[in-house]
Amino acid sequence: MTHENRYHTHTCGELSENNIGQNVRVAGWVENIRDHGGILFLDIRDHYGVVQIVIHDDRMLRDITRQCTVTCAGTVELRDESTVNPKISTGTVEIAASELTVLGKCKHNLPFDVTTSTETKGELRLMYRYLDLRNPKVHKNLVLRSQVISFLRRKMEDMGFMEIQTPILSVSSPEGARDYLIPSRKHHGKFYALPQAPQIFKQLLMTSGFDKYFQIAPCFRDEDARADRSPGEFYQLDFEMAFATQEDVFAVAEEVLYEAFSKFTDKKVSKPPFVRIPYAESMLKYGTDKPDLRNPLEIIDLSDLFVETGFKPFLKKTVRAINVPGMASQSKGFFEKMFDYAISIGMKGLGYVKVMDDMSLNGPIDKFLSDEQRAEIIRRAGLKPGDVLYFIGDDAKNAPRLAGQIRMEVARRLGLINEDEFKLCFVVDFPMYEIDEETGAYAFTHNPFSMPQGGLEALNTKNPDEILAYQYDIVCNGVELSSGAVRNHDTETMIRAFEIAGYGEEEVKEKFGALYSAFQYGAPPHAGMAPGVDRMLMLMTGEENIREVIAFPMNSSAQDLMLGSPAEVTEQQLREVHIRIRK
RNA sequence: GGCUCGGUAGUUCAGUUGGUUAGAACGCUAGCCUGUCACGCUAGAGGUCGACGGUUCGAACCCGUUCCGAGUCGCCA
Repeated sequence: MTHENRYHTHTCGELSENNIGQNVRVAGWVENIRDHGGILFLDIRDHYGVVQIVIHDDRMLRDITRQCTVTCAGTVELRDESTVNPKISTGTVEIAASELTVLGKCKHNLPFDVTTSTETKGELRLMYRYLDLRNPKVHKNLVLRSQVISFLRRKMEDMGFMEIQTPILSVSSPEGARDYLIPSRKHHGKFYALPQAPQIFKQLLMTSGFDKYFQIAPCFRDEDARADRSPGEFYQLDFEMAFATQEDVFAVAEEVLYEAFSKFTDKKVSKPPFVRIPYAESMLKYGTDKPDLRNPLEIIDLSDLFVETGFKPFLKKTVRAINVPGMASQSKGFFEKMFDYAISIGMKGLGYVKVMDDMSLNGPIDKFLSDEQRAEIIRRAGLKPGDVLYFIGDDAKNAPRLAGQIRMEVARRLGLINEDEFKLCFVVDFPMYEIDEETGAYAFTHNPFSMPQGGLEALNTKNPDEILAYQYDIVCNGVELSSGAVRNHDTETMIRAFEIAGYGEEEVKEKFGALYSAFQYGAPPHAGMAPGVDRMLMLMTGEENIREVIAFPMNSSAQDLMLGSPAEVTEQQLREVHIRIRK
């Protein structure tokens, strides 16, 4: 497969015992030099692998430094059994060098050691990302990325989807994340915006009769980064289907994701159909809308038992509890560490009771419980001797979240989470509206284009906070891979849905004109989702930071440290786009 | 924007209650070494302790301000 030329006849990774006796030439980077005096070894690495070069004349080493590029000619020889290196694929052979030439010199003082670059400060790695990417592990992540994207594309095509490119220079949308804006030269004072997602375009494509659309789509959002959220830009496997239901979308997601995770990892993957968990149930049982189902612990609600209580912190609060089976035997230090964690996430304390052999309860909370409460708690939590029940009391907004964090922390500390599997689920039935804390008005919880369950009738008859949407997320091991929805394709329902959120008909026409207009000319019911490609790769590689699966990521302040973006531009450029910078 | 943690040699880190000349490992330079693969051995170079100000006889260490980084909350329909 190697194109033979003056630099190489073989790649470093492909040499094996089949090449013994052949005169070959390889090219690559000098990864390591081991000089024993009289005999020297070089490790040469290219994209495909690494091979050992043996040299007996140290004059050949002139100008050779680590990380310079070389071409090396020599004879492939079998290694003595005692000198085989099982760690590398070419470990049974080596090249006895007859000629060694530097192709690209390398300064002696590298900013960091390439072979251990992943342990270097992120800032420095990003500044010299081209060096960091030489690290085999980092390199491998990008190879996997390429393979996964290729697989996703083929798989979607096999399932009858077609890829269509949608514009990158688009228009600012009033809802959702902050937009990246691009000033227009020809239109004074006007701006393009980079798409947060191809949402509107894909819905218009459905209206145009393209039955199944997909795109490995770049998305741009000017929001702050997280370990699992790339600042600025990221990629989604965006897809949409016409005349389709929620279950049709799920079937596609299940097939693609199950196959992708199975093909590219050795871990156990949830078999379709993935569990469907209603949003309300997820918030109660797992304390989050992105549950990690590898964690066997579940949260229960005990609020009704603390409507009247002598324990002031729980009085009339939302009280959640987690039964941790068999935890009573843990050391005092363990409980203290859990307490410290609780404080670190903003809790005032962390109450618990241990279940004794006679089923009496022992712990700080116990003395505030009546016999009836005790019996009811034992029943609801299914307590057995040796169990520990943690209590989390806070306001209705924070209690579920805090309980969710305690649930994960205690499971991590006890090693209850099986790292060798991918547990996927759909979280369904998201509420359509929530009350905005600042304004007190109803606002869309998620996506204003989702179809409310029950349609127009529900909008007209139900209390807005009781209305659910055909809105769903797909979650893997506690990571939100994607959200999606059955879209609202009916203009009458759309107007009413926006009306509840405080938008007039004219406003909808103005802000979502194309969609509103298109839906007046025969729109198909349609639905879709858009799993995040970067997050998928993060899960597959087991990386804890999304940058590890992106070739040239920005830092957490959305800067490219290597090229120096964002950057100032010339006065001339600014004038052309009619912008003046206020000093 | 809030909170938490961090910034000491090229890199990763240690640095006692504030006390002599700020250390280690890796890397680098020089020398030795014929089978290593994290080679080994000897020697050497390499530091504005993020910056500024303060307290003190004396500050890497204490205090204040500020810059930078990571994580997190807000935010991400």
